[in-house]
Amino acid sequence: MEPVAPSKKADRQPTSREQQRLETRRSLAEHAIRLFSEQGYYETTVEEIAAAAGVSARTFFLHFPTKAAAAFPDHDARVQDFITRLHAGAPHTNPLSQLRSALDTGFEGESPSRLVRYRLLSEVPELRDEDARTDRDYEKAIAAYLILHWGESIETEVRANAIANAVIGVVRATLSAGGAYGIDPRAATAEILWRMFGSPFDDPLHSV
Amino acid sequence: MEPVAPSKKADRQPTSREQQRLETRRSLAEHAIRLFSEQGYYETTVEEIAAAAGVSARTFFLHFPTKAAAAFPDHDARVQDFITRLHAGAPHTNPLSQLRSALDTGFEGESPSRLVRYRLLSEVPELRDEDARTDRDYEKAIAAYLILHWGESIETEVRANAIANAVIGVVRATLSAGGAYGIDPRAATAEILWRMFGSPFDDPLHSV
DNA sequence: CATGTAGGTACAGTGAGTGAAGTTAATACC
DNA sequence: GGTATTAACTTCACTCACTGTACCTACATG
Repeated sequence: MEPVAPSKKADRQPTSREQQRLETRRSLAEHAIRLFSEQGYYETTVEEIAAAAGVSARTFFLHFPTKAAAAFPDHDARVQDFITRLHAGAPHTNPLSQLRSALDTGFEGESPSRLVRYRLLSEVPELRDEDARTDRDYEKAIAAYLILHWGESIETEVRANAIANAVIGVVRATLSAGGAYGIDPRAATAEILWRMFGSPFDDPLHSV
Repeated sequence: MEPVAPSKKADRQPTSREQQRLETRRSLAEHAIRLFSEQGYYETTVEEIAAAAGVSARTFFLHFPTKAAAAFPDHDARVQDFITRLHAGAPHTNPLSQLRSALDTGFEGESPSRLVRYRLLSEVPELRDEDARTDRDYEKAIAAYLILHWGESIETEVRANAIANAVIGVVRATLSAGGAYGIDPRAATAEILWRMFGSPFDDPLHSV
């Protein structure tokens, strides 16, 4: 949070325009999530969200491509964080170990507002769809990372995608099924992946 | 396709009304898929599809809940078939072996029109969403089957869901990534699942 | 043959999402 | 400092997916 930290693009502070834009976006997302959980997704119109945030309905769509997207405002940032963690390991770390630790630290970033979203998410198809698109971005990131480490070939591509989908599938399942019983998703995910991929998350596919 | 086969409900032949309804539905789906692939999903309106099938637009929505659903008209039947195959094993068959064989025979049912759908599917988010919902139905079926065999408990529920999601994730990945290279999805899926779950697809999770 | 009902139509409406043109105020440029 | 540019936003007009309601008609059934 250093305010004067030099960025990659330029070493200037955020301009008034940029701040204003971010604030509008933040406000739209906040009111969207609040209204969705207070009165229901289908009972909330975009017009209403925009009015609550003090802007016009047209402006909503300058910030979010769909009504559902406003419920996941930090999606891109989260994916970026994950990718950063994924590539943050020591040079010769086993990629699957690295994947596991990237996933582990990922759970710690769960914000409280995300819990609200889970309840909505289980009820509203549009939000489930939106969340599934999120999952696909993680899958792509994982597959790309594995291919980077294993080299490009048809076989590794198929395998990397398979593993990526399987891992995200396990995470999703432990989050939703386990979440209902208060099970720690981190422990459950780790255990199941451990059993599927061996201990300590070593690399059975690469050795072929 | 035995026309006089007795059904569970009654041993009468399909009435004219039932035939008409099925024919309308079939025609709507056929023209929908054709128009989607000929001129694009977004360039095709429901009105157009209905007109091509010779019915009103309102009627379209008496047969399909959304525009996208018309691209997957046999979804429910396919899931039902899969569930039937899943439960068709000998009483004491290893459930994971049974799951594997149910998946194997599933690939054989791939109709040519489904290949058309794959191309569309990779391009149109709405259709991807619809397909993801399909996947979730398979996941539910698999999880329910595993819980049935392993007994109900919090642990088995979480594990069953995790395995179901992982398996469907692998199938999806081999179908899409592998499909692009003409790889046989059956072989690829089997091999990857073999490596993840052991040979011959035995039951590492249950033995705990 | 009378009557219920399934499948369909017509009509009117809501709400998500888009395109285009205009307003205002911050910013860049000289 | 004054002027041109432009980013954020607004207004308006539009398309289209989807829904509720009332109605019609032909098949079905006692």
